[in-house]
Amino acid sequence: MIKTSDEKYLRAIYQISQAEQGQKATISELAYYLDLKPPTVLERLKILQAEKLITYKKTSGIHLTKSGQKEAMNVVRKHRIWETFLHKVCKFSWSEVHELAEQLQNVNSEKLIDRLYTLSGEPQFDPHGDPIPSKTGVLPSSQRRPLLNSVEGCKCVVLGVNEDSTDFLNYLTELNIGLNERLNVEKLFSFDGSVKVKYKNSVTAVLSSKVAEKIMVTCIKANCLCKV
Amino acid sequence: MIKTSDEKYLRAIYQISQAEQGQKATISELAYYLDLKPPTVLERLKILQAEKLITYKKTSGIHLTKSGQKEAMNVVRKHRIWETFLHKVCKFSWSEVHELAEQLQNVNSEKLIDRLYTLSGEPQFDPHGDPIPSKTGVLPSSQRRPLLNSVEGCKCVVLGVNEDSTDFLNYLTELNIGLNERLNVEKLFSFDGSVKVKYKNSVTAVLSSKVAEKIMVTCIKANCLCKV
DNA sequence: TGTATTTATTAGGTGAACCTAATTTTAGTA
DNA sequence: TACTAAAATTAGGTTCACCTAATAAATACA
Ligand SMILES: [Mn+2]
Ligand SMILES: [Mn+2]
Ligand SMILES: [Mn+2]
Ligand SMILES: [Mn+2]
Repeated sequence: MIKTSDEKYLRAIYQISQAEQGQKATISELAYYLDLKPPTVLERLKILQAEKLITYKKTSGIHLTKSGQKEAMNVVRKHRIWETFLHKVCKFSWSEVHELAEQLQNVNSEKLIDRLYTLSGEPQFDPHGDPIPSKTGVLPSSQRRPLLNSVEGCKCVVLGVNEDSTDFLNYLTELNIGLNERLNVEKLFSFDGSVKVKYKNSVTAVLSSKVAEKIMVTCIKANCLCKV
Repeated sequence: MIKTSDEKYLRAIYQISQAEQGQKATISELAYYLDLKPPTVLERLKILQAEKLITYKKTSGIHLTKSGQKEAMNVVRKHRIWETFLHKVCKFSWSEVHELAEQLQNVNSEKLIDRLYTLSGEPQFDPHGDPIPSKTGVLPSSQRRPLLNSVEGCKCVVLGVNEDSTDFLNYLTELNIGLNERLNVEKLFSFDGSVKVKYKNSVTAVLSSKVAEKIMVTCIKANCLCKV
């Protein structure tokens, strides 16, 4: 039986592996992500390994096994469905849902998750644009890239964000940028990578590269020259 | 700051004190209720006492302080609102909601509770007929007594149950007895206290005293002779 | 290639929440 | 009242999830 706190680790490992496509997840990253110290994490990894949920070698890093992957997708599913429910049904803002979902995601009832999903209208993406896995762990796919990779003149639409911290999301909300917002990339400042965008017809904002990196978009025009 | 597990204790103490009006709550009862051993409970009571949430002396038993009472009512509120939400909005049966609510009640967000309550239609009573405290800890009152105290010929209506175990509730569901069911008390068997009732026009059932004791009703006719 | 820095690992705790077994206190009853 | 049964308490664990400090290994880079 998977414990609540196994789930925290598995989701964290999944998120980290996702974030840095292909590269290996390390103990210190995991410790940082979970707000724990490396020895604590190492200790726990040994247990997860004994439970055959992950493999770990200092050389190759941390990897989810088949069953670890399955469990991870399940927690991700729960987390994203809670976020969706909180946003769509309970009318919480997209910056409030993550923290609450962290508390709620470890409740154990598949039936409950199913009902919440139905009540939310069964969307494919959560309030941050992240894909909601199916029960079998399959993710709906969507073509997306960081706003940072745009070329000048590109017209794109916001599909999601790569971070769900309250601060970051509140910042975007302040700027009036949300999911499905159309952005015109007016100028790229190569010296610091910041990006000037225009949206809602007349509003403009200069976004730092740190921010532009975390806003995921897709080009509207075909044959756009942006890097994918 | 009140911890999750403080809340478990406070709710348990509240429930026990309620159940046995006036009588003192003891360590062994609490241990039994929480499925713990007496030394564990004693140890914890000392902490709760240091936090000024309860008073405890072996002579006078366990009592909630003012602030303990306040916290207890708050957990009770959370628990009952979750039960109500699960039943009314998520369509869980009254026998399923208690266990789930136990997991959910320790999520910390007053705002969430408020929204759930709104979504549920702000009823005064939960799916077991238990009163939902207001934010200030005030309980809506209702006149009720155990079915067991009926006199023969009494017509009464079910307002609630005194136990929320799955088994008990499933048993009632099996008999087709739910909240607001009208019961005609046809016969009392004094040798074992069981009660024969007729309802839904033609259905009859003989309920053991143990069951009749836990079904809370109110008489329909004025001047009924039933004990209150 | 050698040294400095970062990362991982080991060793040895702590505190919380539980437990059992033994003892003492209290309460119920012959 | 004296004895017995039940309840409370004390003493002394165990396990779990965390920690710090010290050491070893890996990596970066001059
Ligand atoms: Mn999230
Ligand atoms: Mn999300
Ligand atoms: Mn309940
Ligand atoms: Mn209830």
